[in-house]
Amino acid sequence: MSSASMDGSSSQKSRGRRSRTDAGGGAVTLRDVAKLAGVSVATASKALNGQPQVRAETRARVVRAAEQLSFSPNTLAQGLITQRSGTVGLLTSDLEGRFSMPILMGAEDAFGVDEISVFLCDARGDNVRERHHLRALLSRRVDGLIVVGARPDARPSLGRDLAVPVVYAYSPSADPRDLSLVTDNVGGARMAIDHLVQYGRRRIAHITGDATYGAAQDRASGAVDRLAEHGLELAGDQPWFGSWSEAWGRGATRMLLQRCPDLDAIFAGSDEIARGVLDVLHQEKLAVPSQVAVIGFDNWNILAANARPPLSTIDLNLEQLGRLAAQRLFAAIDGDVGSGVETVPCRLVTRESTAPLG
Amino acid sequence: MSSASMDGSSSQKSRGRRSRTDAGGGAVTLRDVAKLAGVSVATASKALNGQPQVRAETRARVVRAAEQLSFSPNTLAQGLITQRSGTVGLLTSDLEGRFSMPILMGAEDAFGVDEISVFLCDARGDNVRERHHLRALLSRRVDGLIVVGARPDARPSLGRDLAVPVVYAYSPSADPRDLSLVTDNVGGARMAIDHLVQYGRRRIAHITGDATYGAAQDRASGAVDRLAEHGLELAGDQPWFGSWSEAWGRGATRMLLQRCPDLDAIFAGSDEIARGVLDVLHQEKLAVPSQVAVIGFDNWNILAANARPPLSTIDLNLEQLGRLAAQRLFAAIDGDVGSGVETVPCRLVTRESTAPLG
DNA sequence: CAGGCACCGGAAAACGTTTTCAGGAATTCG
DNA sequence: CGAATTCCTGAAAACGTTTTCCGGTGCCTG
Repeated sequence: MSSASMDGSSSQKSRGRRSRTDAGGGAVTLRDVAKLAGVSVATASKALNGQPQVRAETRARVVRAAEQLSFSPNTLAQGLITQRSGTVGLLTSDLEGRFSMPILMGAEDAFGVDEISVFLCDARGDNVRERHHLRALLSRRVDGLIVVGARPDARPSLGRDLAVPVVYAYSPSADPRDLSLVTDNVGGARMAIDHLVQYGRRRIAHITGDATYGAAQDRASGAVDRLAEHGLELAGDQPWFGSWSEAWGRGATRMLLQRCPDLDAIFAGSDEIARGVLDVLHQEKLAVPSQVAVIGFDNWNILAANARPPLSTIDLNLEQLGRLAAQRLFAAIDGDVGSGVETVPCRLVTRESTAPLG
Repeated sequence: MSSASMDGSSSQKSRGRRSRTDAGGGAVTLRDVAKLAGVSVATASKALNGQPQVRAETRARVVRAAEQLSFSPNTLAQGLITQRSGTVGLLTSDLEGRFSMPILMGAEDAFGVDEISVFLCDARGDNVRERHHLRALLSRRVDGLIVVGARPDARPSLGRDLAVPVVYAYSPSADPRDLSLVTDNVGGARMAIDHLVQYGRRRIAHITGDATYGAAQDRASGAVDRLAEHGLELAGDQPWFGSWSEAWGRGATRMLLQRCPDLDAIFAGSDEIARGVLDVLHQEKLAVPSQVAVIGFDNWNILAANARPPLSTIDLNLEQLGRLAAQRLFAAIDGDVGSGVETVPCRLVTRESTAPLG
């Protein structure tokens, strides 16, 4: 071997040829494998890819050579000719990673590890950064894109002329011709209400976050509607909108206890708010759940599981959403592009902050 | 799932030539640009890459053609010949993304968006999954790797024969010849103590997490040592190890209040623990910070900023750690490989749970 | 024994770039 | 005016694969 080019002496970049038994996925190429196995590159390729037109004995020889050199095929070259990079881009605007991470994990599950790798790009809510990332990803010839928003409201479409399929997760695209996957906030709220009603609660209040969030509206209307179907009304007359914070949870609870001291359950629009609610209930010596039941939303584990008592809540099934996004993306890559908004159901997580009355 | 896929009629692979004004980073290649500009591929390449050997007028023509076709160079092909993929792998085992996300963001900052893209892989603490991801990343010819651990204790090295440089972040590698970047737990603890002492506190207790964590040990010993330098001792005689949970924070605080009712500050080993501490202090009607000051560790925003009162804490500077990791990786890629463990200083975040005594 | 067939392996083109090298035109100099 | 120099452009090789096609065996069949 080594013959090839002894130019190494001069060049400043000492990319010298590796020794024969090069460990690690170094610069060993299919040619090296072929040479060691005593076959041509073409045959080596076919042998390793399980093509039928190669004798078993030959194949074995090639495979042995490959692992002896710990050959690892150059995915870039493969992608160049197959026109598939085997990568997808996950474009998020979610600072905390609260939503992206579970979705990423779901997606990783759905794509096999050795099939697809994921580029993660955080646009940080900045539009120009998003365009930059988009350019970069397209330039890398990703096979598809998953766009994860920071909040469950519609976001501008990336556009319809994009050369690769796109799936929007969590934040739907404003363009209904795109395919979007979102959590079922209405359904989740109904679950929460059903749970409380089933436990004998009748005077249920709802404290939730910023009214400009679609999620807040959906959860509130889901709650109101479902209560109505049970022949009930919201304690405190209306949903209390505010902000997604513990502080608001505390403030709203104090106010609420003034207005209707006889309530027996509070449905909080998020786990953060629920923490604030719990805090004030303790302060006011109201026992949870025996006097007042509390249920949250999101199943943000660090908040919900560590609450006192541990918080019943509605899980968003984000990981499943990620898996689904990946599956839909796969389908789209294979030519089966969908459109519209698809909804992923929530899941009730029962802990100790809710219990049957009496 | 509408129309679209009904192309099945004819060829299954409809890779036809695009129309001239193809928008989106489609299949438009440098050849197309060259043709439109009336030059050769070679010249087009040089023109776009700012090579000096091309006339200004020609360059302009090429550039115009390129943007007219919205040409976007195929990074795979580029990587194939330059031997640089322009990608790095971020290999994490950190489920929640509590540590990975800030580090990822720091790394993204340090790499320019259009220079380097990041593959994010979550091994979920599973060793074989990690090997798989590693294989895949090497196969994709990443230019480097950042390995992010889930806890700040040494982890097994990926090995020294890896063909690409590796930087370990948060969890150091067990092999001292690797380069690792970690947070300064000892220094952070000293900061916390200094802060409390400066505010006139003298009877300071320390409640912290799992004793098997290096972080717990480091923070504890940092606290003890620094107190000693101030001529003080830990209230409650020793650091109280337990678990990284609110529940332990609550339990330990109750116990501590029994043993030394006169303490005037609690240094918690994490923000979670601090939340538990605050909870019990309220319950016992001890005013924070006037009677007892509380300081946490981690600056986990959702916990610290929303506490009542907002929690002073020690920030881990994870984003900076990520930036630094990226810089070190760059250096290593350029041949300047380092080794050993480098420490990133913490930062004191003052909120309302600490204040001068009296 | 000639022709057909199944089987196996190799040569070569292709993917989309970058880079080296050579050559033509225009300019300058002696 | 011829030669040397500078400037620009293009042809071709290279990167590491996959895939198509073709040719050479050896074997069976007529």
